[in-house]
Amino acid sequence: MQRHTRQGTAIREIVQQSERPLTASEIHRRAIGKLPNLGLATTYRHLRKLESEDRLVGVDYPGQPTRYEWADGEQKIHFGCRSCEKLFAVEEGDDFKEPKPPKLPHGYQVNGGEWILYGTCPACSSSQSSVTPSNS
Amino acid sequence: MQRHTRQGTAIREIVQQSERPLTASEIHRRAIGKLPNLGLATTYRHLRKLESEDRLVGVDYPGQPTRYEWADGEQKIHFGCRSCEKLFAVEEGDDFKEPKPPKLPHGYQVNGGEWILYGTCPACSSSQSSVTPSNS
DNA sequence: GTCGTTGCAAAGCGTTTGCAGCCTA
DNA sequence: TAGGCTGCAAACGCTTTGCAACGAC
Repeated sequence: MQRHTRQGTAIREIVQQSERPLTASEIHRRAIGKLPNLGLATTYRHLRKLESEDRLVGVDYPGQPTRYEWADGEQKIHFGCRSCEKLFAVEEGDDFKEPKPPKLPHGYQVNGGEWILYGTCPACSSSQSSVTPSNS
Repeated sequence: MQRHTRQGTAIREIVQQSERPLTASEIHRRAIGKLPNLGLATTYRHLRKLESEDRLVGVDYPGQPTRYEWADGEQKIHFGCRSCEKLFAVEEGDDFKEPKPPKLPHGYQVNGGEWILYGTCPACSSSQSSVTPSNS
């Protein structure tokens, strides 16, 4: 059975309302604003559950902790900024077309994929010098 | 100054000669065949140095340790098998075309990217039932 | 002989798990 | 009231770092 708790609601809302994918500890830090005693383990437990229900997807930026974003059914391309280290989700329609999966050698059955691009985000490329990595 | 050591040579050769991307501990295990006292930390130090020199690239399969492969200048697409958990590098020309980077919203400067596909590899899809994950 | 490199052990970091108490349904 | 959920602390796996000994040049 599935129970409703304030903790689960808070974590879900934070991910749903976030403007970009967040790490578990970023989510935890934001949730603590509402629920000061919330444990980090509880945050992980909810993220794992939501992910297993396909309501959430984890995005891996190499060398950094997993970021989580709400799964709204739309495939996204992710962009990692090498200056401020933030990860952005770029939605289709903004200004690009999604690639089609390539045809692989015989025997490989594809049922998913992820594309991550690296570079400099608008904020960091406008301010020439690199921005000190910060999370929020 | 850069010194020539047996450890560095062994690690470099193992990655160069591998048929697929390997984790640090797989590389270490293979290297121990030649140099029984080789430390895992030394393996990591060499991998990091080779990566910083762009002679090696790290590939991240979500939820698993980083795999390393030799950077032969050719862009590759990676394929992660969800059954045996191995990671394969598929080279262009085998049977697919590489996608072009999409046009992103104004301000995003792209200088790299990675594409990982998930599914079932030939070995696992021929043997219907899933294969117990094993490393070598 | 110099100083980059090594092996070992310990520390660091993100994530998971064990457990007793709590609280939702 | 039953049993899923919580917070805490300990454990875990991968990776990095401190340090004294080693060995390439």
